[in-house]
Amino acid sequence: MSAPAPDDDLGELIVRAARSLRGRWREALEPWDLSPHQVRALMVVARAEGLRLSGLAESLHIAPRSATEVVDGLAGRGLVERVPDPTDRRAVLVRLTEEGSRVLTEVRAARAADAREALSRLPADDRAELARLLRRFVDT
Amino acid sequence: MSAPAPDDDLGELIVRAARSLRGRWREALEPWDLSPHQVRALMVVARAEGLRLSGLAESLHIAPRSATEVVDGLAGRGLVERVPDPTDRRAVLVRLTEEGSRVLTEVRAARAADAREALSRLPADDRAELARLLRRFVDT
DNA sequence: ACCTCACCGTGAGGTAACCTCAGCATCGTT
DNA sequence: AACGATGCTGAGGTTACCTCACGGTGAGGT
Repeated sequence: MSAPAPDDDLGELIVRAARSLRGRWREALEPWDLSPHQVRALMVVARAEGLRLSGLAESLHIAPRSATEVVDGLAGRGLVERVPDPTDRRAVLVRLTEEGSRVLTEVRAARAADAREALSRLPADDRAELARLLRRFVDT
Repeated sequence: MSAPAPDDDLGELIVRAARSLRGRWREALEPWDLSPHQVRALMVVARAEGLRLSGLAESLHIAPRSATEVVDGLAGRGLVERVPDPTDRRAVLVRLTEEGSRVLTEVRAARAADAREALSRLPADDRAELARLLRRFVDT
């Protein structure tokens, strides 16, 4: 209730920093009317052209059924399209449309600019050190 | 589309580290059948004994109406109780019950132990450095 | 004393993003 | 040919939010 344990604090700090970034990101995304999760989905689809719904579900850590809905949402906006898998008639592949590809590029740029602005409070060498430490933590 | 900008990466790293911690925390919380958000609410109530519902809503960044539901959930488990505000008959104060206080203590201990374990991959001086950098970022 | 305006918590009803379960078409293997 | 396994989706449920409207109360005129 009084003296905060340092390690206790570190976990809290990480979560708080992330929350701040997420909030900013959500705002930066408003012009496109996309949720962070939808953008994540777009990025997954972009990275692996010709992805199955089940693969998308796995990448997003959601149930296969829920991937159907995510794709419905993105397809409704014309950002992705379903194409039949030529190797398996049960399966459906998800692909970025031209529009989706364009939007994703814009969003990526906006996101990078926003992160750069948010993190510019720290001097460059502090940023580098922070990245080094976090990478060591995450990559284990 | 090829070389990832380092700053771009840093934002991503922070979010990923937080996600990892949140996941662990959620698991560590299972024995009590409480969501992270509920624990956050308990902590807010504990910090300010005799908090109004509207105050809780503000602290949790949710609509006042939603605070009613959060309190309903916690009160249903016997962790908090509603008492009339002696200074304003419109208002209702939320207080920890004895049980709530006990559970919160346990959860805090579990959370600290878990964070300690998760972060033990990093040597102590790296942790200190990380905390220093993050604090500088967050406290701005 | 009364009126008005602001504020408190909550009932009613809605939404978004998940989930499980069942069903149908298809695949791979026996 | 027959079988269980796999891939997607319809149906329906849960959770955690939201807005809107309402009745009770407090505070400041007049």
